[in-house]
Amino acid sequence: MLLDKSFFERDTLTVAQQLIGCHLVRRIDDQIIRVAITETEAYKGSEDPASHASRGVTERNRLMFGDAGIMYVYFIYGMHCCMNIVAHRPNEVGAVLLRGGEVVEGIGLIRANRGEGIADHLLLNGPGKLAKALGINLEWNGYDLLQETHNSIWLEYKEPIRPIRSTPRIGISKAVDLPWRYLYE
DNA sequence: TTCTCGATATTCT
DNA sequence: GAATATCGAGAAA
Repeated sequence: MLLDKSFFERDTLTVAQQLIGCHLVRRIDDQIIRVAITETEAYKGSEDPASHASRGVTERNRLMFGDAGIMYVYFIYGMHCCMNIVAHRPNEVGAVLLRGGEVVEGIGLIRANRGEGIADHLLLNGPGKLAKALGINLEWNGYDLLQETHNSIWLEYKEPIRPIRSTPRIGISKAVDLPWRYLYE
């Protein structure tokens, strides 16, 4: 089942949790990469000090203030892209960072994007790695995941296959006590 | 296994 | 000019 707008127009924390287990599918020409999402983080509201949105609208973060279901991709540490999905209640602010996944289909294409000789469990265990494995770069910023023609990337709902837990978020220095990271036990 | 550290560019102060 | 929603290599253990 494809995820629709009502899925993303909910509380950012709820969406982050519900995305665990869902399949992220990428089509390149006639080849398919299918990844099960295993780790997410919520960046909710303009008052979350760890969020890009905490200092108001800027050229980079403006999508977080806009429609839910849009991809928000940003460049970080001079070399990596991170892939988010805008998700929040109407007229609110927030996005979910996709931090990790496991391969369901398309291992060959993933290795081609990530480099040969990488152990399976290291292919998708980080936001920069996930984006690179799927061939996601800054050109994807603003892509509408809800559009009718799901030609190149889309999301399908799946039940989680294991219990989910929450922990503090990774790589931040502010609001480190908020347990807004979700992943499998 | 856990750690430290350098690379690198965009964004914001 | 400083910080950053990271990664991988290499050392220590």
